[in-house]
Amino acid sequence: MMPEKVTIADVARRANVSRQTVSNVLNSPDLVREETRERVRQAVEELGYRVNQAARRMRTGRSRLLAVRIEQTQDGMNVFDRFLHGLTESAAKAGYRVILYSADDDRSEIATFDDLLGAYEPDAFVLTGTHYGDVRTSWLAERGLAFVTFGRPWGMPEGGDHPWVDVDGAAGTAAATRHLLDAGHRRIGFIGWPEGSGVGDDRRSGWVRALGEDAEDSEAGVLERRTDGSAAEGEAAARELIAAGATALVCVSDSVALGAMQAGPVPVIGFDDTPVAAAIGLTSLSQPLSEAAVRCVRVLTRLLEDDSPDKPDHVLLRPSLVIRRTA
Amino acid sequence: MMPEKVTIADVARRANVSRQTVSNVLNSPDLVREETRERVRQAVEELGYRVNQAARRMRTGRSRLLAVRIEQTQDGMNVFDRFLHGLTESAAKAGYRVILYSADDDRSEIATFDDLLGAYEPDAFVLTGTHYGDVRTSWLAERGLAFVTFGRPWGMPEGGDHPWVDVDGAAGTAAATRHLLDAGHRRIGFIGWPEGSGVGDDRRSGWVRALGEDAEDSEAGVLERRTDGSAAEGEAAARELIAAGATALVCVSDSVALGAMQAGPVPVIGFDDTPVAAAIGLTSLSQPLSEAAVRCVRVLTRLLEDDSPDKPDHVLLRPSLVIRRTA
DNA sequence: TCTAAGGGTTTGAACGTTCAAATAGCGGTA
DNA sequence: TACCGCTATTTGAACGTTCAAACCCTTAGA
Repeated sequence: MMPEKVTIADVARRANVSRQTVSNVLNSPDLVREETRERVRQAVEELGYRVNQAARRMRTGRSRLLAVRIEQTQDGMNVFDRFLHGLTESAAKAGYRVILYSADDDRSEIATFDDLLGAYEPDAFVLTGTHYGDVRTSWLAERGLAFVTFGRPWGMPEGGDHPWVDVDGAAGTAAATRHLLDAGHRRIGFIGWPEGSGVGDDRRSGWVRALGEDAEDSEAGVLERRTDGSAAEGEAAARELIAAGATALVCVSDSVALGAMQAGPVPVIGFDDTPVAAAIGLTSLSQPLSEAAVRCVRVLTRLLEDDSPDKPDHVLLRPSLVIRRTA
Repeated sequence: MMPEKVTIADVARRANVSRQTVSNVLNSPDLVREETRERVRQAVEELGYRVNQAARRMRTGRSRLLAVRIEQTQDGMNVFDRFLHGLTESAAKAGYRVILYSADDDRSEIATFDDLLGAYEPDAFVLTGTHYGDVRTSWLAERGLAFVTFGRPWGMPEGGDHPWVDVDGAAGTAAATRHLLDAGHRRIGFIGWPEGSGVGDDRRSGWVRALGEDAEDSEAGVLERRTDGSAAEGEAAARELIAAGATALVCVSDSVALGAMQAGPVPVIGFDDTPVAAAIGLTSLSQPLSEAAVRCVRVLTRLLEDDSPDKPDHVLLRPSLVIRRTA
């Protein structure tokens, strides 16, 4: 049986009304008399009618598509695919679909924005991996396009204010550090990323803050190493810190933490709760990714469907500590 | 600066030709005289024209979208996200975009097919995770819809023949087994999945085959355990096999292999080369996922653009052994 | 000279939807 | 009776593209 195309005209004929009335039942039900509405609904049901998004888009300029960049996985220890899964699901619930694109850097991503807008007119973009001097957000904002970032706008000047959803990295590392303090540790090291990474600096700040709470140890600054994020550098950094007297380590990522674990039997806490952490029993901070995805969609629907708010939405979620073997 | 909409009519005006000629330059360049073609191309360039896919789709019924289901990640030790990344890239090269959906089981996936076809009319579907009695493929085939599966049609009856791309699991485990034989092992165990999983049985068969090549050991069948795929059962199975005299283990997945590693210091080889394997130094079989993605797209473009072949394409790729610490 | 053929280009219509404006029906008021 | 105002519904047009058919021009053959 070939898939028969059911159009709004077919439904109209069946329900003995005009095309427009059917359209109204679907889009502005309150314009239609109760009885008619029911009749139309039944016809829709019986014929299995589904709105043709291409035709709708032609008329309204709305595609019901959200464009998302699929991230390059280097070591696979990232968090993006779980976020994407959540996004697909919550978008679907709100009547949107996710369309993917890939790009190597900001510039080529912007070129892709242009491409996509010409060809598919996504209603909004979801950006991940925000960073200092992010030109993507300004490009979109200048053109008045709808978007939300999963990640704060790090170091944005005045006016660079846009909707975002993020996870409070500092709260996470602070919780991790307190967990170690509670276990009696007093010399807790931190292995981070190079300065200038918004996410990395944020995570570091939680460790600093938590140590500050504890009066006994204020020489914190020295028990710290920066790495490129690889397990190899993580291990080297961990050895140095242990030699310097650290009895426990908080790490900026699971990848680094994995390296640190090789340095010796000190408690280690990672960040992101990747599958690797689960597999090797690494205590880690878990980002509420489904929740983040839900919030991203909510921010966007508010932007697209309700009258746009005068202040952009900002959502900051807290990660949770998943305690395993290593701490 | 607001994004100006450039239509085919704008280009036509600029190049002093009709709409249709512009359309021909884009779609059937050989119909247009060299000189005119060049003039049109320049106008396209200058105005930054991009075809409006919604309008095109209205007329032709072609959306240039490929629909893919985003897989539920249980333990995150899967292979799908890398495949998806490759698919997004090679689809883009061929002028297609990937649209995502999610579904909990075959039935709800079929309902989603219907939904998507009504609303977005994807030109084709890419299915993953084929299995015995897969009703999705027959649903699509009955309706004459274009699709390719990443995974063979396990145990399909006559007529159930469709295009597919897959990785030769048996060749992989055979290579792994030979690698262990070459290292001098004679009692090589296999930890698998329950019987009836197409993929699992295939991977097992490679181990059987490779052992058969070696005349010395034909009591192979006993050095074998089936598990639910968890690391916990993997560890238990490994202990039993080691107790039974196995000196090396081939595993159906990295997850199981991870468990097996905990059972003792015998060589272990996993399957899929997940980030976890890389992180813990597990020797594993790597699927050529980008290549698989490229081939999926190629199969589909042939199906959609060239006159459809009378025989469906079948592509079987070989995994490669990534040797690390554990074997 | 007339007709045929064919390459290159243009014209009108159509895809399925929704916007904007028009129309019908009906009760109430002047 | 005539008119107004309101609600419920219908009609025509338009979104941007491509298909199908028509048209124009040149060249070739009868």
